[in-house]
Amino acid sequence: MSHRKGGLQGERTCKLIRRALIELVEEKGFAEVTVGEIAARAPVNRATFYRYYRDKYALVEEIFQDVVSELSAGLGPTGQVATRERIVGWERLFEHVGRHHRLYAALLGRRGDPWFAARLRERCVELARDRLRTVQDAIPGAGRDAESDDLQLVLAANMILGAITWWLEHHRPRSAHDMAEAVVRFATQGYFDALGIGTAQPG
Amino acid sequence: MSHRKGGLQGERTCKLIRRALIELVEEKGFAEVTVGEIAARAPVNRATFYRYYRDKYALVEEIFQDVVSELSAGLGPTGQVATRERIVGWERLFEHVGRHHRLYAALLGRRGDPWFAARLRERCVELARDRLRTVQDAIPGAGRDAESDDLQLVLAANMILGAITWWLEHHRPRSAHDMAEAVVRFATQGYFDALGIGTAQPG
Amino acid sequence: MSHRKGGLQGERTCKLIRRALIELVEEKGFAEVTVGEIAARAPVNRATFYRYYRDKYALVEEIFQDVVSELSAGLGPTGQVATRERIVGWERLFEHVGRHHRLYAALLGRRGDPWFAARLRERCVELARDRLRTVQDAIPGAGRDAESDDLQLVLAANMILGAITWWLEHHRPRSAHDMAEAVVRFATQGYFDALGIGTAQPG
Amino acid sequence: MSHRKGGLQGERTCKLIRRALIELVEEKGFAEVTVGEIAARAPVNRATFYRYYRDKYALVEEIFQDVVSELSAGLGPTGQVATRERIVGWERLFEHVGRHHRLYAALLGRRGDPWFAARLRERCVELARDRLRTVQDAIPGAGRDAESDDLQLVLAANMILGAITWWLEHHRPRSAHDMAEAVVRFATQGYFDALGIGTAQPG
DNA sequence: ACGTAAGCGAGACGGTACGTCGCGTCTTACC
DNA sequence: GGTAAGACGCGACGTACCGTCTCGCTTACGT
Repeated sequence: MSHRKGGLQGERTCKLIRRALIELVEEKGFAEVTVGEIAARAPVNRATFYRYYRDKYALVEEIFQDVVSELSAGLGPTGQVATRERIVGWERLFEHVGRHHRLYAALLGRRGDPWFAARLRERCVELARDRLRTVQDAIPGAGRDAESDDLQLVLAANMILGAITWWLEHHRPRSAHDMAEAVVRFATQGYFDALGIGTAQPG
Repeated sequence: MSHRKGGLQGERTCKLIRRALIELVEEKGFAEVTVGEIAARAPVNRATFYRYYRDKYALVEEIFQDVVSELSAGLGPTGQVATRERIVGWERLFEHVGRHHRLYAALLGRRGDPWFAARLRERCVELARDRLRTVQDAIPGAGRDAESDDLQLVLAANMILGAITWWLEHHRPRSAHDMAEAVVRFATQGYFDALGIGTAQPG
Repeated sequence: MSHRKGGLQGERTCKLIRRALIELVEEKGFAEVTVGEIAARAPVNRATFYRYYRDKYALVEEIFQDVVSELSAGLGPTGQVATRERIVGWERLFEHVGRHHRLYAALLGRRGDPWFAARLRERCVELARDRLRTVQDAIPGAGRDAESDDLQLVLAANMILGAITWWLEHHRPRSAHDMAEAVVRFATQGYFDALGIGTAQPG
Repeated sequence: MSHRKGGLQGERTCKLIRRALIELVEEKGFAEVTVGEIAARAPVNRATFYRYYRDKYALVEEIFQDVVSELSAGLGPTGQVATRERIVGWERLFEHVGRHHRLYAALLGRRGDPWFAARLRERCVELARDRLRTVQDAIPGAGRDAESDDLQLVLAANMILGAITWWLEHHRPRSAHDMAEAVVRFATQGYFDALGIGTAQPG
């Protein structure tokens, strides 16, 4: 992504390679894809692949970075007014995922790469942390417990990842807006209230 | 898992192999472990490994099954009284994970196997579904929406998995009881209340 | 064939094993036969095979010895009157081979074992040497050149082996008597006379 | 033998491999030679061996083809004048074998490959058939019996093979010319005359 | 515009791991 | 004592990818 911008040809080759990877990951899962297959699909010589990427992980990393950049850009600045009702941020997230649904499905599914999921999770935690900080800064008196905060952020991030995964595995049966709502409901009211059995109690 | 119970020696060999895998997974992650290494570590001939397991996945599958069986047994019958305060079930879960923390850490970490995480997640969903059903059955009038329920269960399961992962990655800085409390708090009060900023609002 | 004569059972087992080998050699050639297959075909446990034979070579060796013993017995004492016309000895050889044609075909064919062919060739040379010595002893004045004799014996033995092989590979299109005649003709008159082109000359 | 002529390196590698095989076959016999050993001796990676040859048989086949080509070329056109005295053809054969004596000894000996011997025998039969045909064509009146001819050719070929084998196993105690003479004597005068005991008679 | 450096295909190569097969030895239990 | 059952170490097999490398061709860039 750096040394190769010089030539048009290199640009083209990288695009071919990336497209090939995505196709193949969709077809058989990241783990099963080999460099040889990517090259054959591109179609490009196997040695050419290695000219641009150290291995298939470097390639997926690049794709991931691009996608995350797009996501970050799409979410806009974090320090916005945040209200319980404003689920716009999450809605945008789901829209973004929906736009790249084949890629996300391939990479997050059970044939996906754990490493990719971890990266995405981290990214979600970061995003959530930014937003939380904004909120916390607005409440001067709030005590902070970094570790505790961290745990809750991780829980939230995992929940959101779970929502995305579920959504993709079920072929997006609901709108991005509905998903965002569901997530927010879970986050604000808790699980049982979200299920409408507020009087019940967990075992 | 079945055909080998005959011989005592076979039993012993399997144990050696399983121990070897766990050690190696802890050291370098599942993906990096090689059948040859497992055999060398056991110590057992590589061919002997193949006498009992088709590949390293079959081996980890067996280990997983055993662990899950132990977990299920440990959780006891599901149809128990469930109160918002009763977090015993989840506490037991964390205790179980803590008991096998090296294995879980190895298999759930980012060097772990996605497939293992998926299996465990499914298992959590099933457990949660059982419990939910018990609760719902106790509330005759409650309307049910299978899909919606499913989503919420998946969210909860992901949250719990996230808690476990976080706990293990940070070398279990809190007690199983505390973790269970944190999880339950998140599930019952939602994310913001759990953070003690009930008045704040998600972006 | 020595330590096992004790039990009837052992006798029986050896017979089964030998029969199995012969069948298999006929079906797929000696080289392709494995101990496991022999055992399975017998049917006998593989370990039992090893109780009696060190490997498949030891087994075929035993079979070979038996066959050669029968052959030697069939040929009778060597010091008989020998005339150019008396081809009875060679006829008996072909009859013997014909009687065991499946075994010989299996072991001498191109899927046979080189080692077996070599053994048989040696045996032929020995037989021929015996006969030659008898003849030579009857001619007191004949000069001897051991090396030269040896070469001619080997040539003769190879020729005979070739005749046997040809006969078997073509499914014995002629009688043993005809074969013996052909061999003797070649041996006594030479190749060109045998072909009826005595005036022609080799290139 | 065809697809690799492109690269110079490939050429070189094949040469190394072939040399290695020949060395090893001389040392321990074809059957005992392992692909791994060939590779180690070349020296070349085992995988590289498989790049060029399916297995050790394919390799020896190629070597054999080359040697036979050289032999055929060396023998020159077949339709030459052939006299009883002209043993030049056979002399050339022995010279050729002598030139490659280590290879032939390795492949024809009792540790050699039966398949190789069979191939060589066939080749000899073909060569002999060509020559015979030339001779027969020169004698219009000669009756022909294809089967009978075939048998005699096979006998001659086996005899020659036997001569070659004997020669090699005894480390070529005589000149190629002497060997050719011995063979021709056997072929033209028959076994007993060749032994100088024309009055004696076979049993 | 055109020579030159790049991008690229082709493919050889060493290397690691795979999963399979067959060997010959051994122990255990049965009859 | 002979046998079945089968575990075990061993070593070779042929295959699949890996990441590196060299070699020419061609092509599109820079001056």
